[in-house]
Amino acid sequence: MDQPEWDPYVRECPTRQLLDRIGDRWTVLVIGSLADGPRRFSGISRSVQGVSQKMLTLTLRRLERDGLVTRTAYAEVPPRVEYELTELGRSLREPLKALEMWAKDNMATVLESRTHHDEAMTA
Amino acid sequence: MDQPEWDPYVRECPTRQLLDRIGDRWTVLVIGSLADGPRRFSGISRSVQGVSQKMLTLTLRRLERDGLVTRTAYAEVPPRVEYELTELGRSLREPLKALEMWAKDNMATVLESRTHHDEAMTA
DNA sequence: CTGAATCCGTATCGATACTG
DNA sequence: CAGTATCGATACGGATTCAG
Repeated sequence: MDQPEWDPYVRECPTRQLLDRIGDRWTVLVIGSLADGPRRFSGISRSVQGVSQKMLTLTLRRLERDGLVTRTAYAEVPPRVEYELTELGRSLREPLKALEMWAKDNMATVLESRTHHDEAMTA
Repeated sequence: MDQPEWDPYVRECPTRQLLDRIGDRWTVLVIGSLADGPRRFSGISRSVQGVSQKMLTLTLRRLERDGLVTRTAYAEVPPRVEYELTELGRSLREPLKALEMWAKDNMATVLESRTHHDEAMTA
């Protein structure tokens, strides 16, 4: 149980990489897309609008490497590949969902703040 | 109260920008650094190890524009500037803290997963 | 369908030097 | 102390093309 004392406030702490990963443009959305169960590549692609094949592949590979997602390829024609959250991946759902909720709940306020701020600058 | 139906899964939804902002390298740490109360520029700088002046300034400006942080400059010599979370900013503390906790709790597992994955690749 | 590989513009970020 | 300004590397990410 004894874990090293990870501290993202320290320079080269690996947790920073982890925060970075979580924070990239697509990770949050992809994990959200897998939240309700396994999904195929094309399904995720449709769900996360605007993601390119390249970035989706890359994101999934990283998630796989980090043990958050499993990849299962079925030997069929045409190919079918399913991605699924691991237990670890599922444990990330809740904090990420909270973030998504916060973004939704406060988007209007933030937008308003930006407008005011920009007007004050111009004036 | 009726808010538009923000949906980060849709292409040009502003919530994506918000998630991007939250997800950048420094935002999470800076907000964490301000979680316990107001702090000066240099204080934040020391707390968030490795952040450059440029990036700290940029991050604070963005947070200010988004209404998450207030900036108060005192007309003294030498100058003193304090940053403080707004109510909105404070509402972000909890979800971000959860994320930070997750990163700490699972860093070891992720590191292990990476090692296994990379070994499997080499083999 | 599920990718891998390539090209390439751009945004990001760090380092450095300078200012009030 | 608290910034601003500038330069340069490089990582990110989009579009396109090709393949199993």
